Amino acid sequence: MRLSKKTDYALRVLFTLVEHHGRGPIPIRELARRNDVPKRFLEHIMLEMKARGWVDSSPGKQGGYVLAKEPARITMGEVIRQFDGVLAPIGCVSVAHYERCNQEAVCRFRRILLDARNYVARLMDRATLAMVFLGAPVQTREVFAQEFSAGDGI
Amino acid sequence: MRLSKKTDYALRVLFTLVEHHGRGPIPIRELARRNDVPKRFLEHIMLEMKARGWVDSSPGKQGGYVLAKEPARITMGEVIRQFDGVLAPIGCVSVAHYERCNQEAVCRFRRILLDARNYVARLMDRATLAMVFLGAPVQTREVFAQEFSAGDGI
DNA sequence: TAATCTACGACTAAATCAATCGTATTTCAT
DNA sequence: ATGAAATACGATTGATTTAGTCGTAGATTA
Ligand code: SF4
Ligand code: SF4
Repeated sequence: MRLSKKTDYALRVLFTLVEHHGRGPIPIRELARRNDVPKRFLEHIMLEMKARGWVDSSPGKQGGYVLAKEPARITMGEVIRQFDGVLAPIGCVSVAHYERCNQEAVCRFRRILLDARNYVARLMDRATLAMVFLGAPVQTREVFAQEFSAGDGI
Repeated sequence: MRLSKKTDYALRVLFTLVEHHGRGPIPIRELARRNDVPKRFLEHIMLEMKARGWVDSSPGKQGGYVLAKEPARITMGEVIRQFDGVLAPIGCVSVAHYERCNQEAVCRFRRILLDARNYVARLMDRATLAMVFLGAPVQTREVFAQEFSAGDGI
């Protein structure tokens, strides 16, 4: 789950938009400056986010981008999957992009990778922009332990 | 923490060597066949593992590779770091390869990535080949919760 | 002494990443 | 009206990484 620059940039900008939520559009120029993102690169990122319905745009003077969904209804998991494609450390433990491996039956360490993927996926899928913005705890590990033993094992 | 093929291949082979520990060398040809790894590619991987002191080799007939350390003294974390370089999802939360980001002071989501890196790093650094081979539980989440609150926070 | 191994550097093809550029189009303040 | 300011979007690129292959040299032993 190595984060690409694109994902990092997208998240930076999203949180800027969350902070400014309800107070009108911000132009790319400003988003790029405040988050230290190359402006021309950011254009593509914003286009992709618009296509996903996370942001909306208005052209012309006074134009720019606004958040199009409630911050509580966008998760970091969605953002990472959008830009990096896959969240799991390897195809054989991915849910969204599962790839069969013919060693699965005899593989000794797949369960460890699955554990990692489960923790990270749960964390990211629970991390809504709203909660993360507020600094709220996203996942208590006790809750995770309980759910885990309830079974999504190997 | 996307696993490269190289790392995956290395782990497959290591567990084969663990299984065969103490019963003489296995030639690359056999390691490659049993684990479905391209043989010529595996040569480089074995060289690197030999340099790290994880395996030892003997040439000639009856030659091949053996494990050079106790399975309890090699962790998956070491293997991943060796071949993928870094375990953390992004430079700003890496311990072994920290990269400063000038947004750190204002970044809203770094703490989430740090949480992910902490869980995965602990998991992998505890996952010795011996324990993983035996199927033993590597990290109870309760223990993790306790340690976490003891503080390696943001 | 020949068969069977490892050792190791050189090379490559393809994919991915991180952008940059040119240009078209829309909007609105004046 | 008009022009400044904004988004829209495809084309292109340069660097890096990935996932290998190939040729050959050298060691070991049945
Ligand atoms: S070897 Fe194990 S971990 Fe690697 S891809 Fe196959 S099943 Fe998954
Ligand atoms: S923006 Fe936040 S998460 Fe991304 S690199 Fe900077 S500090 Fe780390």
